[in-house]
Amino acid sequence: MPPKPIPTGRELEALKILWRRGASTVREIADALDDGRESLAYTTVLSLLQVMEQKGLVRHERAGKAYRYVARVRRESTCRRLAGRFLQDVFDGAMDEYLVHALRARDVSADELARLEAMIAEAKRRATKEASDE
Amino acid sequence: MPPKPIPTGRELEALKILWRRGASTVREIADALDDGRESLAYTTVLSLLQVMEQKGLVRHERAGKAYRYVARVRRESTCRRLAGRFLQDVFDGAMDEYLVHALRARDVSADELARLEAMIAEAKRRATKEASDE
DNA sequence: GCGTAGCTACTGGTTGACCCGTAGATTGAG
DNA sequence: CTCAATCTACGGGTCAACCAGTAGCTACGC
Repeated sequence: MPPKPIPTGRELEALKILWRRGASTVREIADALDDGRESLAYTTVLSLLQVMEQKGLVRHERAGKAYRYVARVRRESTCRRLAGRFLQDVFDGAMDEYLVHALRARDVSADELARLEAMIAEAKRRATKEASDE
Repeated sequence: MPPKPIPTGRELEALKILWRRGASTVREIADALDDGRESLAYTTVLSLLQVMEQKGLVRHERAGKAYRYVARVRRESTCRRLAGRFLQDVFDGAMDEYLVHALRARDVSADELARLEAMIAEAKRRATKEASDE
């Protein structure tokens, strides 16, 4: 398995569906993708999944006469990879740079701000704990 | 002018250079790009800039016998667009989702955490202020 | 003025993402 | 067993990003 597969745009959409629904047939995935607006040909979705399988993003098993596809990468690690890469590419790793732009890119609810705050506090606690570990 | 030009990977690299150095000749940009590791042919960089010009990302003026290219989009707004799009595509707009992954994608210094905290506080203040404005 | 060093314009090639149709395989129904 | 519905395999086509070479233009030095 080559190091770490990074999904493309469409591939990520398919993964989101698998993460949400669990193992699904091509037909189910195609339908779910269509809910996100315009329609894709059935064979298009199949091709997508076959490519994804080759990349190690999904695997499949028989289910009646059709295939059932299963995500092979966890949402956690995949999102982390995507976030890390984006952070590096655009902001050279400067997280505060990112946040200031993201905060202005759209409205943020007070609720969400509270969650962000808690997250920072948590990260802070973790950092000091690690420092005292050595 | 079509709505909003989104730079590709290489285009963003070129823009970063222009934002940092200010107006630059093709040669200067090519040299700066090379500092970031491997070398690109001079004509490749020129092609890149010509495409970028067509997209409205840069413009050029004569400078002796060469062209001098100038960024036509601000760093601020460009980064905001990129951040907003990424947030939408990957996390469906959930900023806390992003942050939790980004925080784990790499180590964060205490200093940086402090800056993040300040930023949240600032956003909070702005939010409450706006609410009391109506 | 003129030659040449250095620049630009243009064209082409490669790759990956994305999309889809046709042909052949498989299975569930009768 | 047979057939038709539904699925998969395979191949192809488009487009954008990226890279680069060749030919022709320009302006600086002499």
